[in-house]
Amino acid sequence: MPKNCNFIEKLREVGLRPTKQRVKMCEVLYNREKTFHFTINDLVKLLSEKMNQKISLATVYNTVHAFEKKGYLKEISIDSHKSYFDTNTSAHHHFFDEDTHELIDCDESDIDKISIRKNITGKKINSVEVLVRVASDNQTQK
Amino acid sequence: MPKNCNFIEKLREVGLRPTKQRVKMCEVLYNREKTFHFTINDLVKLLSEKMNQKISLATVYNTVHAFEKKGYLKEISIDSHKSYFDTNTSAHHHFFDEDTHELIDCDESDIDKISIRKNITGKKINSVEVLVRVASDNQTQK
DNA sequence: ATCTACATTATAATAATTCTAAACTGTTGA
DNA sequence: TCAACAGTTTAGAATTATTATAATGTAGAT
Repeated sequence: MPKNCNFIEKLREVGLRPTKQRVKMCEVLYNREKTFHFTINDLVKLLSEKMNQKISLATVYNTVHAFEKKGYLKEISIDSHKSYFDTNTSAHHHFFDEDTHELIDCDESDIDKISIRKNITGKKINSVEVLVRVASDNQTQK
Repeated sequence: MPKNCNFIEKLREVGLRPTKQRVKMCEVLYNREKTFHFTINDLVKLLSEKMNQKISLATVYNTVHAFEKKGYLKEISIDSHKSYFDTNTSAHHHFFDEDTHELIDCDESDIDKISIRKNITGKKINSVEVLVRVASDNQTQK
């Protein structure tokens, strides 16, 4: 989604009612140069601290999930006890920095296309995701 | 870990005190032909239903994490609100059946080795995991 | 302006996991 | 052998992330 675009229109296009809260959330999520990776907690913090918006936690959850269902956001599974979301909804892979718990997009050119030679019979492949876990080079690992 | 081996010895080798509970859990986890994928919930159910062992939930958590730290188990991140564990601790990839929520090992030969061309500077790669999400071919997805 | 379906909200409920503090048990060494 | 201690287990409370509920609010059509 480009910068400073009309979020009201964008929301309408995918069939979501453009409420104040949703528009505000769009601004936080999509008015940025790079794709944004976040947890619900991050987002609530950003909304309240930087934007001075106190949107109910339930609304943040609802809205994030509504965005996800409509393809505005992608959920990434890394940590078993927190959900990460990504404003880059295209198929791509990630680095996960275990020191900072930060998610970083892989450049498309950094990893070859993964070919699955044998699939489970009767099933179709929904997605193929690579997660590269990294950590500081000079400290004892786990 | 081979079948019917002496779990008491095995536990001692990695520096874990071989308590009744730990030995029992080893039997459930490792006395099987194939590698075993499970959630804490699965394991508690197995212990109580099949083995007639009522081990405290806290102990199951503690023990699973102790095993993980010692390299007896590997944690797999798939679902943001449940932890999966794998008795196969070697580097390997997985299919995740979104219909049944079942984890299935990928054969080593089914996926090429993933080469990461550019890593984050100053970080070392801890692991590279591929997750292939599959679902029934003939039903509406999600 | 009014209506209605969808949204938002505060709060309660649930689920997974971790903490706590007391009781228990392998292991070590006298 | 057995006392002593550190590591374990336990039930239950606490915590954290998330979802449900039910009352109130609001966008968009009429």
